[in-house]
Amino acid sequence: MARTQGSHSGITGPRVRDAALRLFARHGYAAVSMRQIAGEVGVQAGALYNYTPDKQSLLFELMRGHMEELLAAWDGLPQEGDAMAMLEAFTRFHIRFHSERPDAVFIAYMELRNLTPGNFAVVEALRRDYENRLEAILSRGVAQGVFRVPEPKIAAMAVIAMLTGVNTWFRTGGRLSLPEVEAIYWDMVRRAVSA
Amino acid sequence: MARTQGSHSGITGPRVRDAALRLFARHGYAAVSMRQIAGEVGVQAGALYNYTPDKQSLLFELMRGHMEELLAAWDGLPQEGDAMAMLEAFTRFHIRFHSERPDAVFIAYMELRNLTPGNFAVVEALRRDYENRLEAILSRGVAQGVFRVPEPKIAAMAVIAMLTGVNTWFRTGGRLSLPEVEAIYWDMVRRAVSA
DNA sequence: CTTTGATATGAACGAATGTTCAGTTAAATC
DNA sequence: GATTTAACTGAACATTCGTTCATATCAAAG
Repeated sequence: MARTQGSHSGITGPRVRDAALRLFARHGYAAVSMRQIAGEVGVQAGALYNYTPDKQSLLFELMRGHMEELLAAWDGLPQEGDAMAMLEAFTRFHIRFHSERPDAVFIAYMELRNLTPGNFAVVEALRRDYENRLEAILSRGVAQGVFRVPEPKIAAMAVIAMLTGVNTWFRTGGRLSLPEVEAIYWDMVRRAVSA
Repeated sequence: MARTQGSHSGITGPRVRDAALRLFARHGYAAVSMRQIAGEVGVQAGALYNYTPDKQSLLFELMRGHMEELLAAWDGLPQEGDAMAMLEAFTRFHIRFHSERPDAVFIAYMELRNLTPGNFAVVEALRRDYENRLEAILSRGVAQGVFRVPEPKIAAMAVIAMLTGVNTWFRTGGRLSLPEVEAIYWDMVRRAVSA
C-alpha cells in the first residue's frame, strides 16, 4: 500500500472547502460552477469529486459544519450565572463568533433555499436548536422577574436578527473595535428585554 | 397604427414581473431560468424580451421598484410629532410594509450580489437613504434627550435588522395578528433606545 | 376587406453546466 | 529500482443556459 501519508488529500480537501465557502458567499451557490472552485484550488474540475460526492453535498457540509461549530462553541462556554449574565454572555458570544466567520454566516442564511429538502431539514433543526438556547435564557429571566418580554420565542428571534445584522456593516480594523461593538449591542439588548 | 388598445402588453408585462418576483424569491436569481419565468406566464421564453432587455434588468427593476416604493410610502406618511412618535410610526410602518411584500423584501436583501456594479450602486444608495431616515429620527431624539444611543447610525441598522427579521417567521393568519406583532416590537425598540 | 404592427412562436446559436471515467503521474513502500 | 495506488488530468457526456430572429398570428384602424 503506497501513498498513505504525504498525499495531497489532507491539503486539497480543506482547500476545496475554503474555496467553495468563499465563492458561494461572494456569488451564491447557483452562480458558482465546479470549474470555478477547481480553478481557485489549482486543479481540474474532475478532481473535486475525490472530496465531495457532488456540489450539493459541498454546500450542505459547509452549512452543517458551521451550525455544529456554532452550537459546540456556545455549549463549550461555562453556563453559569443568572439570566442577565447568561444573556450578556450570549450577546457577546454571538457577535464575536459571527464576526469571525462572515462567509459561513452569509451562506448559512442565504443558501437555505438551495438545499435539498432532506438537507434543509437538518440545517433548520440545528438553527432551531440555537434559537432555543437563547429562548431558554429569556424564559428563565422572565420567571426570575429580571426580564419582561411577552413572547420569549419572538424576543429570541428579534435579538438574534439584531445581532446577526452586525455582519452587514462591521469590518475588522474599522472605526469601532469588536469589544466596543459588543458593548453597544449588549446595551441595546439588555434594555430591550429588562424588566 | 393598429393594436394600440386591447393588446396583451398591459397584461403580460406585469405577469412577467410577478412571476420573476415569486421565482427569484423562491429559488434565487441564478437558479431561475428565463424559460421557467416564461412557463409561469404561459408564454415562450423569447416573448419575455418584449418586456425586458435581459434577465439582469428584470432583477434590477424589481429591486429598484421595491426600494422606491418603500421610500415613497414612508415619505408619503405625515411626518409629524416628536422623535418618540416618529420612531413608533417608523417601527409600525416598517413591519407592516415589509410583511406585505415578503418576496420583494427577500430579493432586496438576498440578490444584491447578483446585480452588476452599476445597478448595485443604485439599489445600495436607495437603501442608505432609507437607513438615513431612521438615523435622523434617532439623532433628533438624542438631541432632545428622549433617546440615548451612542451611535445613531449603528442603532438604526440594529433596529432595521431586528424589524426586518419579522419576515423570517411572521405569517398572516398565524397566532399573532400584525398589530400584536407591531406592539411587541415597538415595545422592544422603544426600550432599546430610550433615555 | 385590406393594411398595419404589436405580440408571440419555435427553432437555433454558442457557451456553460454537473458529472463520469479511462488514462497519466508521482510519491511512498518493499 | 520495481510495485502499488492515491491523486489528478483531460476529454467527453447529455442538458441547460440567455439571447436572437425570421416567421406567424390576429385585433384594431382605415
